[in-house]
Amino acid sequence: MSRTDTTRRGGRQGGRAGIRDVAAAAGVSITTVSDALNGKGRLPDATRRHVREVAERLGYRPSAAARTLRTGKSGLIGLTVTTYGDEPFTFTEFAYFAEMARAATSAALARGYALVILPATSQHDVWSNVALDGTVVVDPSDHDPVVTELVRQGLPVVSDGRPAGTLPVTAWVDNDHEAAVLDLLDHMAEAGARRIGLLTGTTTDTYTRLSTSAYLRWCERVGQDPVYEAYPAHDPCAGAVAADRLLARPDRPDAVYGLFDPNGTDLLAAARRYGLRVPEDLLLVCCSESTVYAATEPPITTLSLKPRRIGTAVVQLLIDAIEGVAADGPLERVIPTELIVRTSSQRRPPRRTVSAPRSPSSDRP
Amino acid sequence: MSRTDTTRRGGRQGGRAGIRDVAAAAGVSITTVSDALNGKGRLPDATRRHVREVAERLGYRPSAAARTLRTGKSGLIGLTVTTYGDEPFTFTEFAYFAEMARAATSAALARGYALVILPATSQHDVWSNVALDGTVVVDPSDHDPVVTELVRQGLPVVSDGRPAGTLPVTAWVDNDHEAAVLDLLDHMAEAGARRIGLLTGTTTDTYTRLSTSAYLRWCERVGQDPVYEAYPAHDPCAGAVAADRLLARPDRPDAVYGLFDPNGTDLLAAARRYGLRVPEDLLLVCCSESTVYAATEPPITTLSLKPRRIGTAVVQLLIDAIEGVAADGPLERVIPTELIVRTSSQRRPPRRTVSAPRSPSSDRP
DNA sequence: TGATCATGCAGAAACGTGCCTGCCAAGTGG
DNA sequence: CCACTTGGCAGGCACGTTTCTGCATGATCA
Repeated sequence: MSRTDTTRRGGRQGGRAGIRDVAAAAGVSITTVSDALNGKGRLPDATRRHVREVAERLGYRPSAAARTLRTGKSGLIGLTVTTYGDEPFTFTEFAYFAEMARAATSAALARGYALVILPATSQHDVWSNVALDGTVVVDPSDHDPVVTELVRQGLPVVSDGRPAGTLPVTAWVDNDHEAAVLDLLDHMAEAGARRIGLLTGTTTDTYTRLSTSAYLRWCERVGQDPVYEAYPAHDPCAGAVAADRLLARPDRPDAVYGLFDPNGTDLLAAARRYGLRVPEDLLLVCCSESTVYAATEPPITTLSLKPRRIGTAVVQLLIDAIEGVAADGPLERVIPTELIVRTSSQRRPPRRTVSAPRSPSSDRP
Repeated sequence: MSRTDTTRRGGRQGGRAGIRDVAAAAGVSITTVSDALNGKGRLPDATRRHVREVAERLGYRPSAAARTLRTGKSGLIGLTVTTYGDEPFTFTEFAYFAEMARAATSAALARGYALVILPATSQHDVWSNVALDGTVVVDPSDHDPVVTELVRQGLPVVSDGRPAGTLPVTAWVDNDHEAAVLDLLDHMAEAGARRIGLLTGTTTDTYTRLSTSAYLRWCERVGQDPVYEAYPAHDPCAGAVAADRLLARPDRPDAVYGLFDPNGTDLLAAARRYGLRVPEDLLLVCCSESTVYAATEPPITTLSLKPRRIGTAVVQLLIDAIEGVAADGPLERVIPTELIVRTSSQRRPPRRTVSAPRSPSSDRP
């Protein structure tokens, strides 16, 4: 009946049925099939149901590539992670990144998008082989070539971590790292710390930079000499060595804040080697999302950056930008941090609890 | 010169230059541009260079959607994770999954592919909106609807974890969980364990099932009554409760193996509550990829499933299947596990070491 | 009763590539 | 001198959708 010759493919070629096959089987035109399946056009419910039934029977799945080509929307969001070293990107903040990626994936899926993991290296081969609607960039560096390339293509880019310099991102989400560090140092000072040390990184990313400068400013304000060790945070061994070095100094601190996730166990192990009791001789806080610090001996106070809230916020902002939703708020969103106070930062343990040692993660975004 | 009218789009429309614009600017045909950029056809180097230069100048990026539509290859690999509960998929083996995904991403990128994170729920909306060349399925359940749907579409599917029942996967990679558990229990018995307990899960996935049955068989072989507690592994609190319950039993074990990552710290905390010394009163082993167990007090023996090797192997097998490379080996690959023996499973600590407490991860794939 | 309009659907033009076919010129052996 | 190969490139079809346009048909209304 229709002039379109289906004889060429004879129903199906590569094993999959196309929209033409559905149209032929249902006795309608291609347009009607498309409209019926996408809920558009003006069709009576009878036709709509009939077409859907035939499509289901044939196992019809629309070609994502063709749809993307036609509509210009792929439903894919890039998740860019910075690569340290050469081949495998190491997430220094392992638990942080995993939680953040998990929340971002969830939020994207809830709105019909999927996440594609991509490296921050400007490998054109990979980047140009995937059609993206937008990209999430984690902790972009100054003048990131990937970001500038993406915005040049007109793609929205939302970053986790405020962009350094004049990086032209669409929006960003971040914690107030400086306020968090200042607050945390005050907390340790209130608990009796006289000289607070810092375990920091040698990298120049925003998180490390802001946290370190906040520490230095705090030291200046209270009149304490800074006591810190910096190490390449992507090296899993260097952290333990740096922790040991920090406690071996002649001007040994009586309290330490560690910027990275493994610092807590490393500092605890180093303290044991030097016979220091926690928290009696040494107060300990580290920035971590890991739940193991609730069950260590003693439990260690941690600063949570709320990666789940960050991940969802980043994706929401990005999809809003993709779909052209008027951003009903500022394009910068600051997520509050949370200091989870445990025994390691209190000179007098507040209360003996016999409840389950690990608290349920209660920050549902 | 060419009959193709570029006047319609006038160079560029959506901001991006197409292959037509490059052809017009270079004074050649579309075919020549395509051949020059893809290294095909028979073109003199002069033309090839010229076309590439013009393309570079115009900032030309080929449309991934059009290429996918034409070639049928998208360069995208799905990474399917099982979803527990409702919305966010929790990775019980958090570190395991993160490491495995990291290695898989790396291996895929090295061969020009990117990974798309997808949920195991058969949400047709998401799955049909992305063009995949193949899929990695982590720990598929019996008669997984997603897997059967995928193979019905003719897509290669490689699973992490041997498929249960008659699940028709293209290939799979797994550890020999039964051998690992038997080996590990022998190790504890040699260290002096008289009654070994097990902390296991209530889920029916292959890992839990095989490990538990191996434990039961071992108990039968050596004539010990099984002592185990099972809990829903996706609940972060239930593990601590189950660990406590296991050590509160009247037939309290003098050695425990925990199947899941957090079991180590949970068991350690429970042991402290009951005044049990590790390893003098209680031997401890758990399955984990986390490096924190090297720095706990005492360091805890862990069973590593080598997620990095598994992740790379899975991706290699999948891409081989996608590209039609003749599988030069069996389509089942068994990755050996590694028992990292530390203080918690040795009645007599072997040697006092003062080196850095965390060992460098030495399993480069 | 003829003009207007909503309804139900079909035709066909894109979207931007890849690649098959084919034309023209220059060299080449018989 | 001619058939024949070979290099160098252009035309045009196809991939499978979405969607704009438009043609019928019956209903409504002045």
